[in-house]
Amino acid sequence: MADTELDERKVKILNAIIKNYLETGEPVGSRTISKYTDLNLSSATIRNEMSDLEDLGYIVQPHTSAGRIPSDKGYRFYVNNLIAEKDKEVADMQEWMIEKTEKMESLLKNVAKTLANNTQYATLVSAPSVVSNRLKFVQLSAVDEHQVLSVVVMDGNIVKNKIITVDKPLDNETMLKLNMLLNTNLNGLTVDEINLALITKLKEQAGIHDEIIAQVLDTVAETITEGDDLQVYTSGATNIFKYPELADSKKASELLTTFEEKQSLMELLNDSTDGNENTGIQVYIGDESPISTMKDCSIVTATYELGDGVKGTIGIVGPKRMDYENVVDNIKSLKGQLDKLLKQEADRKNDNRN
Amino acid sequence: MADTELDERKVKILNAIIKNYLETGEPVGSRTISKYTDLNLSSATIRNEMSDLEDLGYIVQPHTSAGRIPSDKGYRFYVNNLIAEKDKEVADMQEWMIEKTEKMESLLKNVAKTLANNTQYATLVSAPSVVSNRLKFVQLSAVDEHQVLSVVVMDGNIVKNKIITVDKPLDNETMLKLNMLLNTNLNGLTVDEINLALITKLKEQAGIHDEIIAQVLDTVAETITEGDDLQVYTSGATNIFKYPELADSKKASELLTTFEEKQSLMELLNDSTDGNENTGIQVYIGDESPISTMKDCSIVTATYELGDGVKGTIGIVGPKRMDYENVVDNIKSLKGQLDKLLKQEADRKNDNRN
DNA sequence: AATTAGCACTCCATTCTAGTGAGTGCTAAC
DNA sequence: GTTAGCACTCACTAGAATGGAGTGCTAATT
Repeated sequence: MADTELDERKVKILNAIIKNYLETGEPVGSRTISKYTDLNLSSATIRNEMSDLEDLGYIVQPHTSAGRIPSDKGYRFYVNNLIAEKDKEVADMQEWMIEKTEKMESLLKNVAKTLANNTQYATLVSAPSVVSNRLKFVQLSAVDEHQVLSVVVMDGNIVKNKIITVDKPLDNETMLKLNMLLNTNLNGLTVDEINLALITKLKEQAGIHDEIIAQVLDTVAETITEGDDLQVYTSGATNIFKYPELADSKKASELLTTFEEKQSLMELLNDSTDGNENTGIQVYIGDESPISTMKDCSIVTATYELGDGVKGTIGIVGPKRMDYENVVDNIKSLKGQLDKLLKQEADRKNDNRN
Repeated sequence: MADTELDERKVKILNAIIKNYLETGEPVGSRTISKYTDLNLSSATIRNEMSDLEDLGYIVQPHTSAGRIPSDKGYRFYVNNLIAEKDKEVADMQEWMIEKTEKMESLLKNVAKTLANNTQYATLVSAPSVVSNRLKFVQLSAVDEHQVLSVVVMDGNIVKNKIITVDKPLDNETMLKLNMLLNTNLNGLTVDEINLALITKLKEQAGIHDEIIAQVLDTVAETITEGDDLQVYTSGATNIFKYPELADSKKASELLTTFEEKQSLMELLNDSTDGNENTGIQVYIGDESPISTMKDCSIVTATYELGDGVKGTIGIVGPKRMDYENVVDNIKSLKGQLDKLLKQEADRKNDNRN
C-alpha cells in the first residue's frame, strides 16, 4: 500500500506531521517533529525530508517561514493507509437507541443525533430510497364525506399518508372493494413495477370507480415519491463553530445554509451510494467533495443496506483535520448495527411469509 | 398613546433616530438628524434634546463621543406607536402556497419558508397543539401477523401513525370490532376527554381483548403527544448572518444551536400563546425575550386559531433593529390567511355534520 | 554519503504610536 | 429657546518597531 515514492522514514515523518496537525490545527515545524518522533533525527534532517515531501506534494507551507500542513494529497495518503490497515477494534456503541424500531423516522433522527454527539461533527442521514422499496400494505379509509385517507406502508415500516378530497362520498362496500383491489394487486411490488398495464387492469376492475382508482394511484405514487428528496435528517450542524478554520462568518454561513436547505445534501448522499467499493466507507477530502460549499471540509459516508438494493447513507462532515480514525470507527460500527437490525427485520418478514 | 413625558418634538426626533438606525445599523449623530428631519433645527438643539432622551432612557451611547442608538425602551416606544396606529395596508400575499391544505405539515413548512424569504429573518412556525384538538378518525389495520398500524386523524387533518407490535395475530373480525369500538367512542373527543372511566368502559367492551385495547390506547395517547414537543418548523435561520451584530461566531453559534434543537423554541411559542391581547401580535424586544440566547434579538409572534382554543404560533426572529413595520404587516397578513383558511375547513366540517 | 550545527533570512503576529474624524457637552452670544 | 463655537473624548486606522517561530543553505562532523 505504501507508495514507492515514499521510503519508510518519509512515511513516518508524514504521519507525524499529520497526527500533530490533527491535534493542534497549527502548522507544524521541523523541531517539533524532531522531538515528537522516536526517530532521533535532528531538526535539520527533518527539514530536508520535509522539503522533499513538499516537492512531492504531500504537505504545503501556508507561507515561507511557517511550518507545514498536510495537503489534500497528504490527507488522502493518510486516510488510505488508515482504512486499509485498520479493520478491527470497532468501538462498542450504545444500543438503547435502536430499541424502538417502529418508526423509521425517529430511528434515523436518533442515529444522526448520537453520531453528532459522539464525534462532535455535523452529521446527516438519508432515509432508504423508497423508489425501489416494496409496498407492504395499502389502506384507504373514509375520514368524512369528502375526504379519504390513504396510508401506505413500505418495507422497513416506512409509513406515508395523505388525504384525498373526493367529490362524492364513497359507500362502505366500495371502500372495501377498493382496498381489496389495491392490496391484492400492489402488495410486494416496488414503485417501478407499477406500470401502465397494471394501472389499466386496476381501472378496469374498478368499473365505474375507475376515476377514483386513478386518483388513488396518483396519490400513491405521489405519496411515495413526494418528500423523497427531503428525506434527510441532520444533526449537530452547529458543531462546525468548534473548528476555527470553518467558523468564520462567510464559511459558516454557506455551510449551514447547505445544511438547512438539505437539497444539495441529497446529491452528496446519492453520490456516495454509487462510489464506494467493498468497505462501504467513502471519504471525500477537500476538493474531492461533490458539494462546492464543502471544499474546506472532509466528508465520511457509509451506505447501509435494507436488502434488495434499497440503500440509505450516513454521513459526517467536519474540518479536513478531522479525527478520521474515530470517525471511521464510529460510522463503521453504526453501519454494521443498522445493517444487522434491518436484516433482522427482513428475516422476520420472510418468516412470516412462509 | 404618546407618553406624557415626551413632547411632540422629542417624539419626532426619537423616531428619526430609530428609523435612521434601522437602516444603517450605525449610531446616529445630532448633525445627521438636523439634516434628515424637516424640523429645521441646528445640531446643537438636537444635541440638547438627545441628551434629554438619553436621560429618559430612550436612547443610549455605545461610548462617549459616539452617536446614539435606541435602547430597548426606545424600540418599545416605537413599536407600540406603530402597532397602535397602523392597522391598515396589510400587504397582499401569495395565496398559491395555501392551495394544498391536505397536509398540515407541508403547509406549515411552506409558511415558514415564505415568511423567511419575504422578510429575510429567521422564522418558526408551531403546529397547532394537538392536545386540545379533537379526534376525527381512528383506524387499526393489520400490516402483517405481528404488526398493527394505528392511524389517527385529528381536526385540521393532522395525521399521526404508529406501528404496534403484538404477540398474537388478530383475526379480521376482532379487528373490525376494535375499530368500531374505537371510532364510536373516541371520535369527536379531545385527548383530555379520554379519561379513566372511558378507558375502563372500552376495556370491558373489548372483552378478552382488553389487553390489546390498553396497548392501543397507550399508543393513541403516545401517538398524539409524542412528537408534540418537536412540532415546530423553522426556516431561514442562516439569515442571521446578514446582520453583523448577530453574525459573530459566538452569538451566531448560540442562536443557531437554539434553532437546531427546537426544544426551547417551544417555550417561546407557548409563551406567546398566552401573552398577547386583542391584536394577536406579540413583540419581544431584547431582554423581554423568554429565551436567553435571544437577548440581542427581537421576536415578533402571532397566534393563529384553528377553532375551539386550538392554537398555533408563527414567529420571526431578527436583530433588534428589524424592520418592524414590514414584519408586522407580513405576519399579520399571514395570520389572517391562516385563520381564514382553517375557519373555512372548520365550517365545511360542520356543514358535513348537519 | 548521510547527518548535524550554525547562521542569516523571511514573514507573521503583536504591540505601540501617532493621527484622523465623528460626535459630544458646555458656554456664551443671539 | 436657539445657535455658534470650541475644547474634549474616544474609536478606528495606518505605520513602525519588536519578537519569535521556522526555514534554507553551507560547512563541519560522523
